[in-house]
Amino acid sequence: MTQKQIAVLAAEPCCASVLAAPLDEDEAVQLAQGFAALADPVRLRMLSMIAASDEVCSCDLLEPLGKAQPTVSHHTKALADAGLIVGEKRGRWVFWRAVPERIDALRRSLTP
Amino acid sequence: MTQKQIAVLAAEPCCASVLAAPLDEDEAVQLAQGFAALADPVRLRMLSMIAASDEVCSCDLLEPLGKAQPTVSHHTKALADAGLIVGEKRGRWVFWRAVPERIDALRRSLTP
DNA sequence: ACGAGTCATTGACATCCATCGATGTATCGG
DNA sequence: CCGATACATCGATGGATGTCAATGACTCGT
Repeated sequence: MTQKQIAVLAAEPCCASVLAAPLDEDEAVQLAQGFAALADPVRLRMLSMIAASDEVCSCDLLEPLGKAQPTVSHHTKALADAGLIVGEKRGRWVFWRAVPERIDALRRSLTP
Repeated sequence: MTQKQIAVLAAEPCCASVLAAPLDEDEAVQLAQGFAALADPVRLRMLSMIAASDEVCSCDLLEPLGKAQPTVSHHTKALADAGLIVGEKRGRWVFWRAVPERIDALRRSLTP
């Protein structure tokens, strides 16, 4: 996990809620970055595939998504920067795993 | 509620889930549009203020957000197009209310 | 050491988007 | 009516973003 990702997680420890109290500026920026990562159909399908399996290799995302390799790499980076997935390089491959805690933090922010 | 908003709701009746099954293209596009509406700090703070009260007038959003009137109008339209808020015009004012069902649909799409 | 496979980065391009001034539309009070 | 208020729309502008070809970096068989 990159320093950037750790910073994001640390800045949003647990419980910023959109629906409960008036959100302050910083909380809004943090949450908006998280939702921005979900605001693309390609990334949503990516996250969907990764979360459905334990581990998914980047090479297994190309064909189902129908996108070029740099595009897939760009989107995995976006999801990783948002802390929603983490990648582990083993040999030639990078295996991606979902980060349920981070996904759950966004989900809880929409909880009444 | 506009025809466009009704169409969105109808196209996503209840249970598209990001984490359960591999998302198909159409579901991904619908969900991405919803999350895109949340992917802006100004709109998140807007939704936060509107959800915290029963009704909020557009004029009461200008000063707390520190944005010009056309900008606020632009964002309320974005949230309304996404079905997250609905507006009712009474006299000179437009009163906005949150749409919990629509917000909840997005929240549930992130539920394991 | 060489070639093939996997992924990241760069650069370029088109598109989308947030923002705001100017203007238009509607409503109310006087 | 007329001026003021609330909101929407238009047009312009600067910045962010999705996409991919080309290239680079790294790993593994042979």
